[in-house]
This record gives sequence, C-alpha cells and structure tokens, in this order.
Amino acid sequence: MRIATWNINSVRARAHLLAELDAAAAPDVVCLQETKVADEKFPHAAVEALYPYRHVRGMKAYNGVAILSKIPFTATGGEDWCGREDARHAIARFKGGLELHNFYVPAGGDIPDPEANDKFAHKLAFLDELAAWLSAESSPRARRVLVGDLNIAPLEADVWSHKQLLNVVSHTPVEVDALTKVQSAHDWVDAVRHFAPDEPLYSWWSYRAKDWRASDRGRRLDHVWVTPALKGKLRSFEILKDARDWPKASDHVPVIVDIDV
DNA sequence: ATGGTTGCCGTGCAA
Repeated sequence: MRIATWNINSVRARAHLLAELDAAAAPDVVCLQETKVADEKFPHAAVEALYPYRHVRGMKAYNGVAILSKIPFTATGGEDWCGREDARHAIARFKGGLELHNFYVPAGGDIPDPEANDKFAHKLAFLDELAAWLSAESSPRARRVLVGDLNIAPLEADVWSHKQLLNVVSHTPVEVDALTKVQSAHDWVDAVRHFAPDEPLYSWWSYRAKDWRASDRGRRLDHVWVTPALKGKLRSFEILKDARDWPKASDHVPVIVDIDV
C-alpha cells in the first residue's frame, strides 16, 4: 500500500494537482490536510475517477482533512479535540485490520508562549490530549498508521537551522517534547527516519522566499508514523520535492511511504 | 530588524 500525506492548502484551489500526484507517484491512498472546504462543497467530481473511496471532514475556510483511496475502506469519523469541532482528524479502516489516522495539528501562531498566545496553548493542549487518547487506545499488536501535517519539525535534521529555529513555533523544545510524548504513547516509528535517520529532509518551504529551492529554508512538518507491528513491513519512502514547483503549488509537498500489507 | 506569499472570501485572519 502506497500512502501519501499532503497539506494541499485548499483542495478546491489545487484539485488539479491530485492528477499530478497520481502521475508522479500513483499513491493508493492520499491523506489531505487544510482542505479548507465544507463537506457539501468538497470537489468530489474532480477526484472520484482517481479515488472512488473518500472520507472527508471539512469546514468552511479553515482546517479540514480528507482520505482519498483507490482501495475500499470503512470511514469511521475522527475525534474532535480540545472541545472544538474543527475538522482535524479522520480515520479509515481497511480490510485486514489496518487503521489509518489522518491529522492536522494546530499550527500554533507566531509567539511560542502559551501564556501570551492562545493558538500556541491550543497546539500544546491538542498534543497532550492526543497523547492521552493514544495511551488509552494502546494495543501491542495494533496495525496502525498515523499521518498528517503535525506542524512540528522535531529533529535537527528536520529544519534548515536548528539554532535559528529554536525559538520559532514548529521547532521549540516545548512542542517537540509534547510531540515526543505523543510518539512514545504508542511506540510510533517515524517511517521516514527509519530509512533516513540523519539526512536533512523537509516537506514545507515558505511561500515568502524569493527562490525556495535556492534558499532551502525548509522544515519537515509532515509525517508518517507506524506502530511497531508494521515496522518490518516498511518498504520505502519518498518526499516529492518537485511538487513544490507544480503550477499553483502548495507550500507543502507530499510525503509518501510504501508498506507491505 | 523587517518583510516577504497564499487562500478564504470580500475584511482581515490564519498559515
């Protein structure tokens, strides 16, 4: 099974890029974040030929996740977090017991201080709640995959400058600690770092750079994690960096993992 | 130290 995760930054503005993704990598399953569309306005007609099976959880203007698939699955909703109905989680269950979770973690605003910035407080609370939820759901033989825009680049090799980003939201120690607790709550294996432990790798480059490729001030915000039961089934990964130059590109590129299921 | 871009909708807000 080839699974892609991609913050598409509006599925309506960039529905045409799903065909580019299929031509480039032909994923079986695509998990989108920041679809930015209410469910009744989701562009099903534009994607149904490629992905006959879909589970969308969206809202007007902000957030929103979607699971698009060539393989049948059962859609099982997704949780609401921090008492908000803000469409940040969708779940799919595939035949054979594989459970796929698609997350869009709050970005957290600009100021890395939960006292001064409600959005950062929300991000930390979201991660704490997620860690507690996963601990309660823990089962040693579970075959689960967690993907999404986690809006945190936890490792030094996940950012263009560890030193310069230590106080920048997405790489601050307090949120990296919170994400690490989520990860240990389920013994999740970072599928990309399983293959490439130390190599600098990014999945997001700001729109504001004059030449994103030349400056290469990227961050690895988009992740694919698997439970230990699937670790030995990991086959390969790809970060589709070329997607950052597609027409009307998202600021995130797809992260793709192949799993033997 | 500052400003740089994008999508949502039709104004700032969130990223």
